Amino acid sequence: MQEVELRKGPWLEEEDEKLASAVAVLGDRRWDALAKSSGLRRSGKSCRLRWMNYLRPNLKHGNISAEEERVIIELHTKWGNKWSRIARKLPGRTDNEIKNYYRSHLKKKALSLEKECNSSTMNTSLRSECGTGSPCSINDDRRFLINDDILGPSDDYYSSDHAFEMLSLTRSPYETRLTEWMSTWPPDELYNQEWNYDDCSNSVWDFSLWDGE
DNA sequence: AAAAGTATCAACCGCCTCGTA
DNA sequence: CTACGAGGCGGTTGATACTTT
Repeated sequence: MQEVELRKGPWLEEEDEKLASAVAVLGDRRWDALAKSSGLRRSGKSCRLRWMNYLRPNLKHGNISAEEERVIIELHTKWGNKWSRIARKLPGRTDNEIKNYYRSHLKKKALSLEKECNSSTMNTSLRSECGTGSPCSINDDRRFLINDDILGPSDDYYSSDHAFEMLSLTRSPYETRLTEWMSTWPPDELYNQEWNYDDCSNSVWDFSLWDGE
């Protein structure tokens, strides 16, 4: 049997359509079988990635909001580079998107915060809020992440307004709604609830929040 | 206006885990 | 129990867009 050479690189619109049709019929499992039977000259892995990161329903394309950014920061502080785990807490966002966003936006922000934290001109009270009063020690990906003294106890979303201010973030109307909505949750529920797009109708996530702007 | 530098993000790679035969 | 394949995950790459010089 001659192997069909698999395509790589950016997906064409036509391929997206084929993939979406195949998933509609076969479901989003058994990617290798789906890739073959759909006629796509793509690997199952490639199909899965395209579907998960771009085509599947309820994905929220576009800018990460300040509130989402805040959640990313907090969860990264708590869990490190567990992007898929973090993504499950952000409706409509993918692990890849969060990973990219963190690397391109937040890491930089963190480094500048560290620099500020370690600078000799930094006022004493701010430094004391950073931690023990001594310069930040940042050794790995988790380093930047601002310890719990800034962000508040890691299990408590609602005590993080201070960190939000320190990072110079602002809230959009959506973010305000989301914050208000999240504030109605008991803290445990926030961390225990995971977004599952298969189960949107039963999910605690309220997708109507996204549509208000 | 053009070249160089930087940022962004889609997609790939390779490893790991888990289910199944 | 073991081997194997599929899926999931995090790290990395490379093309393109954007910004700076």
